[in-house]
Amino acid sequence: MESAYEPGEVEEKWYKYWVENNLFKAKARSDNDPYCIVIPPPNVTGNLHMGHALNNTMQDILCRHKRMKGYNVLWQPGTDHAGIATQNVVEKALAAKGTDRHEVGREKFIEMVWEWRKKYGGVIINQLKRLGCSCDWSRERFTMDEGLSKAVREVFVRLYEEGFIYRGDYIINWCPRCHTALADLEVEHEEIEGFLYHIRYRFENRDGYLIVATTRPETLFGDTAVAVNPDDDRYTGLSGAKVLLPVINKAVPVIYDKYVDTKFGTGALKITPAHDPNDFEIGNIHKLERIKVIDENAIMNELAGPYRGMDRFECRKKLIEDLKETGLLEKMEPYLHAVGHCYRCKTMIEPILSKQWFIKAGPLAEKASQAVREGKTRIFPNNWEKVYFQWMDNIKDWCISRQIWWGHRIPAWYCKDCGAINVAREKPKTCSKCRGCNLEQETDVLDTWFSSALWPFSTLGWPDATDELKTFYPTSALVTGFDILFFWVARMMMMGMHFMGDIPFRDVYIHALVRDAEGKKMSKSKGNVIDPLEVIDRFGTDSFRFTLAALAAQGRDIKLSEERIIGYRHFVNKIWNAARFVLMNVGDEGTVEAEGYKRYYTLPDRWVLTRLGRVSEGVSAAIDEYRFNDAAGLCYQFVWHEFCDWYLEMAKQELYGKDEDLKRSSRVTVLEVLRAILKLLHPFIPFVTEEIWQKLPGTTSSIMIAEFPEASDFMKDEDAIKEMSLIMEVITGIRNIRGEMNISPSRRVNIVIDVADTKDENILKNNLSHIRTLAGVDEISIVSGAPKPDASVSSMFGQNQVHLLLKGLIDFQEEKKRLKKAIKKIEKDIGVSNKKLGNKGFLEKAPADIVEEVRIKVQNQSLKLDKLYHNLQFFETIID
RNA sequence: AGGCGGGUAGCUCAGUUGGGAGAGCAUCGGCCUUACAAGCCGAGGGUCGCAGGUUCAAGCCCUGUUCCGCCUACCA
Repeated sequence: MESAYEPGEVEEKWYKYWVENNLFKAKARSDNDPYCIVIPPPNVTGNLHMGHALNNTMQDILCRHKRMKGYNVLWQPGTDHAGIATQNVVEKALAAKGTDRHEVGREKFIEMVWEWRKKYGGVIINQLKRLGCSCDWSRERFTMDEGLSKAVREVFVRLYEEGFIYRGDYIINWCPRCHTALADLEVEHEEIEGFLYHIRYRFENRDGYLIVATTRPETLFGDTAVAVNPDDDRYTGLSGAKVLLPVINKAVPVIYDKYVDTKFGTGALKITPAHDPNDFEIGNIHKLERIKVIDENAIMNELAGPYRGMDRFECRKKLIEDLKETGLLEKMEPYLHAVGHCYRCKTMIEPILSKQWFIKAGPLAEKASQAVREGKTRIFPNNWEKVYFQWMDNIKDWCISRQIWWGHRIPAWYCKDCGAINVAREKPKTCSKCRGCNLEQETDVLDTWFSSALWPFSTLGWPDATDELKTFYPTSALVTGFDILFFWVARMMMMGMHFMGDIPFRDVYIHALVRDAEGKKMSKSKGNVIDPLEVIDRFGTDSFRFTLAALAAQGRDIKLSEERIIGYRHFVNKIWNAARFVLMNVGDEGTVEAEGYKRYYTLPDRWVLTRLGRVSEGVSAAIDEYRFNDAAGLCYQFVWHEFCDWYLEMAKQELYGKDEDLKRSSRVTVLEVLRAILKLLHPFIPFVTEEIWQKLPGTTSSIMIAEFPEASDFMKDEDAIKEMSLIMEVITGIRNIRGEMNISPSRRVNIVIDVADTKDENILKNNLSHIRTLAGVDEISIVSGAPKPDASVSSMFGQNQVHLLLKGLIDFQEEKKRLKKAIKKIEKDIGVSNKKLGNKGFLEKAPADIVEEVRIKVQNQSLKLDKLYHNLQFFETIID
């Protein structure tokens, strides 16, 4: 083995091995308990970013862990057709060739998108493989697959027949660049510095004018009323009055409506039902005409008079100039307000009147909400449940039609003869109303999220009754980012409850965002993006994955930096070297029992095995509760600071020793522990663990299918924990003194141990050689109650004392300083405790065991203090 | 406007039902001790955002306050 771990080839080799040996494959039927995660399908257009890396690392940890625990695991992979995003990509390619989709035609265009998908759609899948993801690739799905499309049509038809889907004219969010309607969720609000324009609307048949305040003067051509509050003293007696719209001088009525806020602006509100959602509502109440003045390209139409053909912003600018000239602009004040932008292309949204398809979401949300309230689905961390409820309880209807070409075309056919709408799973031959044959399919496609809402059951074969559905639905866990809690999780809950009659997943784990080292969101424009693939190339997948896991504290964003990754690469390398050491020392050893040798358990053996049991338990518990950082931290601490720092160092005694029986036994234990460590770590760092695993004697198959360590696999010896800590304490005590006294590590010292009782004495006597080796000690004598030796420096451990004989080696002044420091600390401690014990309230109200604990502590501390004072006095007399 | 999350060591963060504040990294000192200098041994470092309150006891519970971040919302 090399002295440093090199990830490159190793990763490729083992990934191939796992796939070739079908280790990722799930069984449609099995006696083993099922465990299933559906991947949040990445966009086909996507490239692996940090969010994906974190998200999928977590899923892989869960899946590998459960697989090793014996579950029949299905990690269902696939990609999303990402309507708008994908269409944009192909349109861009067309634009580069000087043409566009309209020139190409719908059919040909869709063909081109499929071709693009075939060519580039696999990119992100391959990137997931580099991350080590153990998805069952034989089951990969795509939202535009025939099967999933069938599910989409089935759902649409049923929702329509049940009255959940309707079509109608409403104000929707229109993206003039993407040329499509968007759902409310797909609009991002951004604070913009604009103006509040105060504009004079002259009265038609009398003098004077009303002043309206608006941020969007260009819509005034579509005004069909001006509303004021009936309680507003300024505007009494205007019933039946009309005002003239500026420039075009069209007369519109003044109406009274309580909706108008008297304190805002001038208290007079222009009403544009075709371009504002609130105005639309008011317009409905007052039966106002809806006049569109901005077209689908955000260009002013013929109703905008002289501004016809201008872009909406250009029109605003020109109009304001003109109003200034004609004296109709009262004033304009700077005004900060939230303006909607398209979440795909960031273009400013135009609220526009349009005929679209909607889902009545209320009743569906109710069931979805209930499922979480009843605890059928649990959301981790559970504060997200509140967010979920808040959304679900205030849900609005969902606009599902999109005016693009790439997507699931709505299965509705309009009869050109009678105008009837025919909604059907397949194209009907005749109109259901008039029997005519002149049918034309709806040109709109469905919102991409419509099909992803079905993902947990459509990927398992629904609407057919498959074994997969029976085995894996409801799925076990969903791992995702909070940014798509509403977009995706909420909608899967709604669809799952409605169509499967059951929750889509038992647990939802919501993870945080990966940010840069300063805590800033990574973005291309800021240039602070860390590319996961670059990280993998430079540091290896394992280091990267372990970093993500170690930093993934629930509810907190991850601040990722190269430094951290390097730190965990050191850890991977540490494991590598520990394994190297073990392999150098165990040879081809099998098991002792098989060869008829006796197994011995030294104190370090008993200790490390007991600790291993506890750690194994802790790791599984942490993974089950999605505390990835705790799980990683436990492994890190145990492997590095217990196994490497203490256990291996102590095991060298047997491994390097001459006693063949002890040596063989020790080899077995060392191997046993190493194997368990590799298994514990495998879900986090799959590649290096497999690489080492395959080098271990006796390995016959992949670590992927080895059994995950459990507490019951190892001895539970509480005495070993206590005994070992005594030994560790004395060694640390000696090292401490050496460090503070600046005694070179190569310089051996002699010590005297003053023991308090025979129990400790026996433990020490049995482990003298460890003290010698690990603390750099030569001669040891054990006494009881003897005076402190000359020229010695002392340290306490438990009730015992160790004296280092340092004649001619130490600086007395230094030692006095050290002692005084120790005394100060212990006196402070005793002070606090005594204050408690002197407090009547504490003695009376605190639990008895707590009080007793403090009493014992004071006793022990006082004893130590005495000894420290004694030692200090000793030095003072020597110096004097 | 409402809601949520967070302020703990220089940095990043743990801190499970209230019972003497921890880790990793960084810093400093000493070591090439035959797995590992991507290493080993040791050390320093905190008024737990601020102010009150409850309690025998508060990083933890309550109230107020301030700063940062995020989400939701139709105030033109």
